[in-house]
Amino acid sequence: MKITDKGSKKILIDDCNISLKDTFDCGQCFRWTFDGVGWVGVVGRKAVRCIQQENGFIIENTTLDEVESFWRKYFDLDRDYGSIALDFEDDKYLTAAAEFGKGIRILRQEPLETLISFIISSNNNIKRIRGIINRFCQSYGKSLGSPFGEELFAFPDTEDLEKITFEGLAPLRAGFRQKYIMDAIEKVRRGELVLDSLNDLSTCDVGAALMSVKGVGQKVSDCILLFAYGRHEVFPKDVWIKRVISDIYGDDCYVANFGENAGIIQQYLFHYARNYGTNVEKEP
DNA sequence: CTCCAGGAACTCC
DNA sequence: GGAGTTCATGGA
Repeated sequence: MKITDKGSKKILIDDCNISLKDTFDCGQCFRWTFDGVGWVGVVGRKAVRCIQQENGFIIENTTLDEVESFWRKYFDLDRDYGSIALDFEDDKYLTAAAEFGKGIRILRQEPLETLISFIISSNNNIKRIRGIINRFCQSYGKSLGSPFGEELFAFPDTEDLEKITFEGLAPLRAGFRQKYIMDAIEKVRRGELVLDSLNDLSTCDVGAALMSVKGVGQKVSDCILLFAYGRHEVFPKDVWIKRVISDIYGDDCYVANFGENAGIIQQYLFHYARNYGTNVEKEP
């Protein structure tokens, strides 16, 4: 991997096998959108556009220092994804899923945004999840101007949470999740849940802290552990993965116990099942 | 019209 | 500990 300053606030990440489309479109995040040129996204208060290159990508509206101090970790640039899922050639479905999703990187996302986003994901579809999150950001997040055309908003931070009421969440049209969002906000506000203090805890203890929030059960907790706390060993089981397990693996559900990279494997399977279904045989 | 979506809370037993 | 029901909203 090679990082080069191309000037005009454009940084090139080269010698890096990543597919921006698969990474941003595989269901792990909800705020990156393709504008015809690149993928526009906001993380924290940073609004950038990522443009796919042949063997890497360019990040626009950032600096070399910011790439080193932030984006390197966000995009998990120091992990070798090429060596994952290579030892399962007798598993045709997983081999196909891993080939299809080989450009995916598990993003290290903001804990608060991931918590609220996956509360919203409960019994919901991705298109509608994105809509609810966007309305949340436009209603309560700080404006970041319009560096790429459309006005962009940060995800609400702890300061923004102060002015939110239960009634004020109604325009999000989040349905029964509205009370769960409010419970998360209140716990964070009161200091009952300090999301940035959980990093040194065991995966089990972080999960327990997350599940103290109403609307956060095992699956939502696993997604937050995987996508915000870097716990790549957890294997979230949503309706798609349950379909993969019942249709492909049956009782032989060894995929859920892959060890340190189970979560990455899970994302390959999820992305593949959503695009191709589970109507494929497992054996070669 | 019914069925479904990156589920969880609740109520039974 | 499991099995079944309910929960808002919007698209297919």
